[in-house]
Amino acid sequence: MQQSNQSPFDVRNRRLMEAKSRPEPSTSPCAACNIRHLTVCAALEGAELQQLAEIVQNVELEPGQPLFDEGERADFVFNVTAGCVKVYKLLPDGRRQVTGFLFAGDFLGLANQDFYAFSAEAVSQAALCRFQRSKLEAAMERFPQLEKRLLGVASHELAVAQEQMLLLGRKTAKERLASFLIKLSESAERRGQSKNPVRLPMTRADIGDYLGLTTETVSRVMTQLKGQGTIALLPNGQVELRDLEKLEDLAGGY
Amino acid sequence: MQQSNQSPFDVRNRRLMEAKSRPEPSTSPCAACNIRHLTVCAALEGAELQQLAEIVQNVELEPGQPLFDEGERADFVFNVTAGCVKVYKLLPDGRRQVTGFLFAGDFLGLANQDFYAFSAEAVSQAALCRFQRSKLEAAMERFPQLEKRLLGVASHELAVAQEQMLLLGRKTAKERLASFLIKLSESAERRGQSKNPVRLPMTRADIGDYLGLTTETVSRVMTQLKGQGTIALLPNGQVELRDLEKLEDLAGGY
DNA sequence: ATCCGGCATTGACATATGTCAACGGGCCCG
DNA sequence: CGGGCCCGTTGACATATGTCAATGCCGGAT
Repeated sequence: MQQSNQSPFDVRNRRLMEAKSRPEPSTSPCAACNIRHLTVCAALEGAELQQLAEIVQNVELEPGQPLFDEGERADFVFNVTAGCVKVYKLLPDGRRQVTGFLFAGDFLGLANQDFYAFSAEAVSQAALCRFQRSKLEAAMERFPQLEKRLLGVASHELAVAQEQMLLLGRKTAKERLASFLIKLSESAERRGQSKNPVRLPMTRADIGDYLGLTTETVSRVMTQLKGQGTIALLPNGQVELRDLEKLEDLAGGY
Repeated sequence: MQQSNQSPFDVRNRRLMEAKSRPEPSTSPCAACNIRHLTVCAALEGAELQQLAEIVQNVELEPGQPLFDEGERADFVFNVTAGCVKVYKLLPDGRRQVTGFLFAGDFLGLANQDFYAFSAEAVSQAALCRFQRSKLEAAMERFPQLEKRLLGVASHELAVAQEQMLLLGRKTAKERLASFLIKLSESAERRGQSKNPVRLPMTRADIGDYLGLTTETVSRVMTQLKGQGTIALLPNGQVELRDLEKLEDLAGGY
């Protein structure tokens, strides 16, 4: 049901293995980037892209591998180019709140403080572009378009976060699941992936931690939705949205 | 217990009365603004402030008076200069999630879409500086510092929002109240107001809608905290934090 | 001073969701 | 081919919080 390429090392040994990273070949890979239109890099072109390519590094992660932890020095920012990454915060006793799932095109690492305010970890195999914050800030000086675009990204994330607060504070478990499935489906479509049987690369526990529920409740609501014919559970973590109208109704107009 | 200056008109007649607004006198009021250091305007000085002053208008609100509603054209952005404003989202059936309380110095109205993603309404008597979005954007072109500052504001708000998601998704009612009281107290201190008996200008219903609880639960937890000597409820909506350590403990290290 | 209305508090009860525990299935590894 | 592990599902039960309703309090208006 989950992704089958489990990483070969115990994910608890978080710091044993460094994320692979290597400089990009200098033939402006950014210009060739086929998801650039989805990202903040869409703000640039031509020679600017060349300059960007010079400060970017590629990072690849296995499922479960951490990218950084809350409280670390925020020296880098990232762009997800493939796969799925989750960001989350922890309480001292281990309770977890996943604040977002990121996919190809999503920007990661905005922080005005010196330290990350959350942790990030790969859900599936994932690839990211990594920029040294200081260099990106220098690039922003040269290319105001880049800064403008980042402000747009931040504003958008803020709106998304408010939506999620509404979900967490006021929606029932069923409504949360419905909202989640719809948003995931729309997000997949934007990236050119299958919108209707939609794939859930994350575990029930991840979904629960994202929706403020337990894995048991997620599971129960899924079977409930299945029982009433609203969705169907397919192999490989795929979910068919059989009654989209019903789902949208449940989601509460969002 | 609540603020005593109830506005003389029925707040349901939301659109009957326009918010008072008038141009500022041209003697650069921004230069004289005594809370500028708290705001995004701190990014500017001298002649720049003069230019800013030329595009600003003053808005004053009575308690309960709306500033704008979700879905309206987002033609303006604001800076709160006095009082308290709440921003919130509604579900079709009326369930409400307050996504923030804003005080003097707080910026309001970031939106990359053309429409506000939330509603805003005065909690207490409040005053705000209003900027036409188009003019502010023009000003950002001239003063990159302004844009940089806005990006900082947005990043900070994002971190705050993630914190709130953790609260809404994973904290108990008691922990939520504790977190709320501490954050409010710290916020008051930053504005130079009383940090320890801290004043709550908003109703229990507002607090509940902010914390994802009902007013009854807020009330019950308050008396519970009072019963164990952690806080004391004073007249006029003031709350004394008698055992800050205990509160911080409850809040979960945040 | 009195009345009124909104807000806060409290109580009794309902319920959605969490907790604890068992079980099953798929997949990898030996 | 078998064992173990992770993940998902399901069940029985516990409980935090919500719901509904009554009462009380305070401030402002008459």
